[in-house]
Amino acid sequence: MSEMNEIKRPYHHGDLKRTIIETALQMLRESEGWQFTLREIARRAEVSHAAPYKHFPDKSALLAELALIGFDQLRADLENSIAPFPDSPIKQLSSASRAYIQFGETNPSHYKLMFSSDAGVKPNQVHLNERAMSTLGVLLDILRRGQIVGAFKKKPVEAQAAACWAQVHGLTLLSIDGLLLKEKVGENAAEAALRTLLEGLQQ
Amino acid sequence: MSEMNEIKRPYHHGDLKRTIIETALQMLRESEGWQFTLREIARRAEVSHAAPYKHFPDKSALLAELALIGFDQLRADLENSIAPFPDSPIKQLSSASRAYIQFGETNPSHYKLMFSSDAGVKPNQVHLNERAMSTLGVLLDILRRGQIVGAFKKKPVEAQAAACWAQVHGLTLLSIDGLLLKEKVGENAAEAALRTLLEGLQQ
DNA sequence: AAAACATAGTTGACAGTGTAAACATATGGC
DNA sequence: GCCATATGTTTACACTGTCAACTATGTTTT
Repeated sequence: MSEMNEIKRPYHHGDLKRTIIETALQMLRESEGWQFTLREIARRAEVSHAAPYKHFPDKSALLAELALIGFDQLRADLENSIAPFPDSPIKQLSSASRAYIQFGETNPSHYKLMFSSDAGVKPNQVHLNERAMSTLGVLLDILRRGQIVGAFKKKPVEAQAAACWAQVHGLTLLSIDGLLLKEKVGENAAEAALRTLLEGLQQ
Repeated sequence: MSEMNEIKRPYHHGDLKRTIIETALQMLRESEGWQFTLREIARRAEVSHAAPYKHFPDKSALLAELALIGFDQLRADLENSIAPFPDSPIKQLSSASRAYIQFGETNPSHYKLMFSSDAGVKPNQVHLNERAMSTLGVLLDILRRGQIVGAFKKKPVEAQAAACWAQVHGLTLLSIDGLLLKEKVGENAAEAALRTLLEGLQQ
């Protein structure tokens, strides 16, 4: 009688790993930080609380995977943002900066997680950093071509990249933490800050 | 017999609150993040596991207090760093920047905690932000006097402050997370990045 | 000084967590 | 068809934050 109403889920979920990741991403969006529990994820996936351990050795492994996904998304966002301006490194730089900050503001927990080697994420930090570094690649390209075209000062691009990255990283985090208040820092602080940096880069 | 060897600690610890804070600061130094447990703190203080609750309503309250202490220390460091250069805003700015980054590198977990509104710290966020903001005051003073003396461009100081803060905040965190690698970003990336920003500020 | 109260400790309990081990079921290659 | 393997489940453990009930000490009031 009753078993007619019940949808008989098969013993095997079929795509648990993806489901776990998507659920985790969802929970990252829902609340601040990454205090979500593996057991809650399992509950939402309607699976026993230990099932996730067949796909991730421990919670920090899942967090690391989420971080990697974040870096991939961020790089994609950056590349999309610069595509419309193939001939203007300056426009590319400011467009990418805006896209970067927006990514952080749209996915605050995720962004913070990406840079949290502590708070639970320790494994394959090297690998993770490599992927993070590839984000830097987008920036380096812009600066290199900017120097060739004569838009930027001819100084070591790596140093310029560090300056740019630090600037957007800092702005993003300050914004996420609600520290760029109008009263304290003026209207549109991020834009103004980026302009200031740009003036230091341009020749 | 045996009680002769035992030092009879009084029932009341006498200074538990301070001890808790100091132990927590110690544990913040010892390991990454703030996953230390209240119970471990109680153990080290040789006190029962619930005793800390007589001084802090919950763990996040303790974390908030630690964050406040961090901001006080940071501001003190900054003020000390600029004292030797009363007549050179430019020297002040670069000295303060160095001091700021050094604070973060010396106390990585503590620094990250200060900016972690998530991860457990939610209460009196307003109050916390106010204290954070007062750090910004040091920066604003430097920039204001720099403009008067003619060292910096005459633009809204708030925007300049945002640029500077974002820059050092970003550099500090990138450095803490080990992302300012020589191979990727050149020798002494932080110094170079600061110079770049300074060139955008100077007239 | 005695009594009453407030403060700062202790003990014991609870629900919830991450994680491990032992067991169960489905699936794909022989 | 059969078995190894991958993927689930159950059970169990040590530990956590937090609460409630209790107790010792210090302080204030009478």
